[in-house]
Formats: sequence, C-alpha cells, structure tokens
Amino acid sequence: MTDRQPPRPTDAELAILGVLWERGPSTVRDVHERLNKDGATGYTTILKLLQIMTEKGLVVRDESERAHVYQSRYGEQKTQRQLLADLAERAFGGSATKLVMQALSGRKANAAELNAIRELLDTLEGESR
Amino acid sequence: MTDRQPPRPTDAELAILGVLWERGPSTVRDVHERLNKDGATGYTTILKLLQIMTEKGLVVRDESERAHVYQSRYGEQKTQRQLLADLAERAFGGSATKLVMQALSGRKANAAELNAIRELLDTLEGESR
DNA sequence: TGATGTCAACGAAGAGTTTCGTATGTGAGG
DNA sequence: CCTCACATACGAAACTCTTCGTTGACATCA
Repeated sequence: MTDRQPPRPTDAELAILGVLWERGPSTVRDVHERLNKDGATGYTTILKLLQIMTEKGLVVRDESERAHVYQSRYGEQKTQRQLLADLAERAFGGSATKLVMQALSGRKANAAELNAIRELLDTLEGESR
Repeated sequence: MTDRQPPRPTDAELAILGVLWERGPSTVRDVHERLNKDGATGYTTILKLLQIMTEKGLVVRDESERAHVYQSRYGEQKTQRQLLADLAERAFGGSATKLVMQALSGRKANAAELNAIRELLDTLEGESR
C-alpha cells in the first residue's frame, strides 16, 4: 500500500475545488475573491481550509513564491465520478443505473440535452460490442 | 413559511433510511439487526440516531407500543432525487445533465441497462412534446 | 416477589468541520 | 529604520456526527 484513497471532499472543500478547477492554480486570495461573490467567508477561513486540504491530499501546494499557489490534485471529472460512485453506493444500493434513471426522471425534459445523452448512449453501446 | 426543508441525511442516517425503505415501519431492534449483518454498531447507537432523525423530521415515530416504531417520512425516490439535486448543485454547477452524462461515462456498459435508460429517454421525450 | 430481559432516555466522549482572531514573518516605500 | 500591506501559521470556539455506557422504567416468569 503506497497511496491512500483521497477522502470525500466536504461542502466547503468542494466549493474551493470548484474554483481551482475553474481558474487553475490559484492563491488563497484568488479563491477568496471568487468565493465572496456571494456570501461572506473570511480570508483566513479559506486559508485554513486549503491547509487542511493539503494535509488530506486533495490539493497540492507550490510554496516557491511568497503567496503559495494551490491546485486541485484530482481532475474535476475524476472527482465527480468518485462522488457519483459514492452516492450510488450509499443511496442507490450500489446501482449506478438506478442513479442515472432517477436523475433523468427528476427533471424537466430538454430536447437538446436529451439528444446529447442519447448520443453518449450510442457511443457507449458501440464500445461495449 | 410553515414547513422546513428536511436536512440532507448523513451517511449513518442514510443507512438507516435504507432499512426503513426496505422493511417498512420498524423498531430500533429491527433496524439494528438488519444493519449488523455487516459490521458492528451498538443498539444504542441506532436508537440515538433514530431519536435525532425524529427531531430532524427525517422519520416519524409511533409511540403507541412499548417498542417505538419508526418509518421514513419521505419516500425513497423523493430522497434520492433530493440527494441528486443537491450533488448536482454542489459538484456539477447545478447541471443535472452533466451529472447524468458523467454517471454514464464512469461505468461499464451493460446492454440491458443501456436499453432501459434508452426507453426512459423515449418516454421523457414523448412527454416533452 | 425478585431476577432477568428489553426498552427509551440521557449524557458525554472523540473525531471532524467550519469559522475566525491573533501572532508572526517579510517585502516595499517613505 | 519604520511602517504598511499582505502573507502564512496557529489555536480555539462552535457546531455536527457517530459512538456507546449508564440509568431507570416496565414486563415476564420462575
């Protein structure tokens, strides 16, 4: 065992990861400014969270400059898939298919989006042959 | 404002809800026995959680018998849809479609399941006309 | 009646999350 | 050199989550 599974990010951590994915490598200041568009969180709160996330291995820190630069250690899609697998396990008896169908049922239909999903289905079916 | 939004169930709470959905109204003992198939959690732990869940409004309690009977206040699908909406909001920029597509991408294709999803898509598309 | 088993209630411990105040270091300008 | 702006680090408070030990009520039965 060399590497440990990254922990599921908490709500506040996920908000920060969202900024890092959107902006790329960022300083605490960058993240704080972006996150303060709506609602108020103190600068040191973001700093502390990023420090904790560094310990957890959710982000990596570049300390070569005075203002440390953080970036997400795992890609957005990888994290999203992890979260989905986690939710499928906890709330859908481990069935990702049930999850997908429930997600589809619970929303207004939109022709363009439905088509995009259909195309994705075609691709998947092609691959599985 | 008359009614409050139910809070997102935690991991342990979701495990208990799973039992209640599966078994229907149950006593603490029922839930505890079902949950101890794998792993060990004490009886009083389940009891305490169900008490807290009652306060939160996640379950309702029938106290007419000596052994109180609990049942989930919200249906399984409603809760699942709520969890999905929540995850879409927190991790997919509010886009349920992105969530669905990511969920589809992140798994092995299975012909029968893909067909079921396709049929669901057809139904949805029919409704949207 | 007294022992045994089952039940709810309570409280508290320990970990994790989120928040921020305060301390401290450091570079830039006056 | 002194001060200001800005940065990290640290610690602690408030809250939630999960766990379980203990207590006391109550029923059953020998």
